[in-house]
Amino acid sequence: MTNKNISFTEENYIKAIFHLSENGSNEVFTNDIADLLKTKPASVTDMYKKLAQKELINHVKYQGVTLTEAGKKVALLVVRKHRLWEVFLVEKLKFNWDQVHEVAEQLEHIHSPLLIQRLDDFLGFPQYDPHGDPIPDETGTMTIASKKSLSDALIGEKGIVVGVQDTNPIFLKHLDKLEIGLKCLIEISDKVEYDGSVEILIDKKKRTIVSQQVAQNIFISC
Amino acid sequence: MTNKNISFTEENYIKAIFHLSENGSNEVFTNDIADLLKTKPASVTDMYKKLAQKELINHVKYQGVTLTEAGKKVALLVVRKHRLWEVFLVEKLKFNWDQVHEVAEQLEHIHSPLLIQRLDDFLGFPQYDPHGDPIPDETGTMTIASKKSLSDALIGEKGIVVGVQDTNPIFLKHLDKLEIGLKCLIEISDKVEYDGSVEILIDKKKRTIVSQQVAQNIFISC
DNA sequence: AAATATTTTTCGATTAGCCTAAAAAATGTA
DNA sequence: TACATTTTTTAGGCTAATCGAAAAATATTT
Repeated sequence: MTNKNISFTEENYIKAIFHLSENGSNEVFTNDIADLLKTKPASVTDMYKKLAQKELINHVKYQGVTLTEAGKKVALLVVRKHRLWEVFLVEKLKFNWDQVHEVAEQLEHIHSPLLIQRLDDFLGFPQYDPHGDPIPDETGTMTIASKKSLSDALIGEKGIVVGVQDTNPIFLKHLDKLEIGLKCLIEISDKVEYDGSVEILIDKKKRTIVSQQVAQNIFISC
Repeated sequence: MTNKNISFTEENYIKAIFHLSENGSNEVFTNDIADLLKTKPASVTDMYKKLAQKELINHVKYQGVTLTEAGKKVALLVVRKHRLWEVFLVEKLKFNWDQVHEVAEQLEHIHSPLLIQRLDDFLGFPQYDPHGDPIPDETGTMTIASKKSLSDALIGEKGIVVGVQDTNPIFLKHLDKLEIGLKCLIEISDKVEYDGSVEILIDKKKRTIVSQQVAQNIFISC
């Protein structure tokens, strides 16, 4: 029986390791965690001891860490909660997709299996959050849609916007201004070789040009 | 300008003082707070220093504490959040009224003015929570309905159930079994002098007897 | 009024989480 | 291989919140 009492802070470390390891597959290094959590490497090493002792991570000194199966379970539950709350905030409380992250960061730490089960039901068992990221189900399974970056699409291709890579509010507000959102139909009408920018037709109506940086951060179905 | 960064724990102390002082009117004593928060008097005294320094309470050594105006504001916001979440859990997520308290204790500490404003809107600006307790509005104002304990009603009187005094899950589950809930119409058909128990007719359909202890904890409109 | 009991406060100590500075290990380069 | 750089860990200290034990103030009883 592994320890069930996981603190707010411990959950944040587990979640950071999960994301940095691309869903728990690779090992993760101290400085990267410190950067992501805006803390110092020494604090990260301190936390390693606690998490390793609770058997949530494997830690080999000077070699980085990986999540144990128990650790992955914890991470997937936090991700599930975070993304369900994001759906709630956008669908029910009419938040914009650039406003949800900060609040979901708090809501994801509420402990109540009943709450999450009922919330999932209330929202109609959504598969994706407002940024197009998949929501793990109760068993931790995620349905990952096949997608590609807009910058990798060829001239003439069409696709539905299924997600974004960057969830920075500044980027998301920019997309709002361009009237690009989830489920938009996008057709690539031209690509500018010079700077990698892409000319697109949004929902068969609006024609615009997006920079390579923007195109790279938009995912369309394929 | 008073300090705006109030911790989870500080909020709980403020809320406890608020409730023990009957909405901030009386002074409150160390042992009572310790009992309510299941902590020790020494810890309470420690917290006094922090809260007094932040000008949220007035503390006279050995004489108990009272909330300052700033302290009352903090308390009313926490109470507002707690009760709005309770409405959400019962109305939207189909929680029973005995299941909401524990989860609302966590949700009440989420910091986001937008979230609360939108939640209030989403719920249709409710005035009372699922136990009949009034929800403070954004300014901290509560609409208090006139009510009396069922044990104080006379034979032949009728009233709508508008609240409960005790919110202990065991009591609330008992009421569920008796089919007594908010908005039920109750008529007092008889009172037993011997033990203070009350015979009632619920919604003109079900006749039953409740003990004095139960009757005391049910409020009806008057 | 004095003795006793209760309540509250003070005094170290402890734990979680974080920090800086310094040491140790790993990595890169000459 | 040896030197320099980077990364990680250790060591010691800090703050918030907690506690038990002892001291101080208040309240109650005789």
